[in-house]
Amino acid sequence: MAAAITHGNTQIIACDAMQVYRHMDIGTAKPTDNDRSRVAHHCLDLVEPTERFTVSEYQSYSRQAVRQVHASGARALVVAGTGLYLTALIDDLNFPGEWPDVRTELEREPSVEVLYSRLQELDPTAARRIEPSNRRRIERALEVCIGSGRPFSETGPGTGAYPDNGVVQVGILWNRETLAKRVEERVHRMMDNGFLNEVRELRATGSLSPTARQALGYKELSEHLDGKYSLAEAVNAMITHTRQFAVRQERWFRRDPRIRWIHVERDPVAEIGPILSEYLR
RNA sequence: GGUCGGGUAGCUCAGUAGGCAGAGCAUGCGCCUGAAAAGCGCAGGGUCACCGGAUCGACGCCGGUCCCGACCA
Repeated sequence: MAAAITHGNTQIIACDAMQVYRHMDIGTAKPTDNDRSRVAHHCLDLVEPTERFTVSEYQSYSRQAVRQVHASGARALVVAGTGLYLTALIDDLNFPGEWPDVRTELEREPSVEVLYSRLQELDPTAARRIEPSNRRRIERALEVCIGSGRPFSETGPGTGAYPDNGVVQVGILWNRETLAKRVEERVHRMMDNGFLNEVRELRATGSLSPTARQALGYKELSEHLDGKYSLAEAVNAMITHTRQFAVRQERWFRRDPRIRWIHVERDPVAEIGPILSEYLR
């Protein structure tokens, strides 16, 4: 927000797998109406929490948003968020398609070993890149091999390719101790702002999509409402899981050599501002 | 004061007819093409409460001390 305001003529593209869901506001720390009236935001509130939404949809929504911003003569500032979604937006990630019937059949197979040896036959290259215990990725690779009749590994270079794309990428890094403290404070703030109530209302409107259901905090508080554990336990779990996620985000982005890192000590706005100005000149 | 149970990794706990210890979680690191706030892998970490004894050898056996819990008085 501060960067967008300082620079002027800048619009924000949210790159966040959970902020795309309407009514999930407090727990996703979604920009408020006030924020949005000060700086135009895109890619927020795209679907109902009960609807299925994937990277692929995000790719088309976000690319269109960027085109729109550029067409209006403004600068697009993408704020991430979700590593895979950012890759889908700024790099050439092409999704090979979906074959639900094949998927269903694969899900029926009880043994990962069987699935893995099948992948070794159909696509040895993909098999080498995927760990034999990672059922999720094995299933998807097989789905594509069987469905398309072509090896999954021929889809493209994947998320590990970092071509020049003209995007200026800036990463914000906190030391772990401060990060942990900020996560904890943020979780408590969300609770004070009525997070539990938001989850209650969400549950009342219907069953959430598989993705929305797993959102940090929503999951833990929902389990608390099911009586699985106390509120204090749910909040503690939320803190731990959020901290782990923040570190996982850091690890995802750390690999990208195109990112310029800013180590923040205390005041993000004051410390990031000047450096950003230099990069965005 | 007595009896019984317990004191093992940061946390919760396994364990060994005596041969220098393990799991889950946490932590660190890595992977990642349609669930990605998801999914998966690897690693570090312990004078086994303390002191003494018998034994080639003790976390394990014997004696004592200290702490925690339950019950009894």
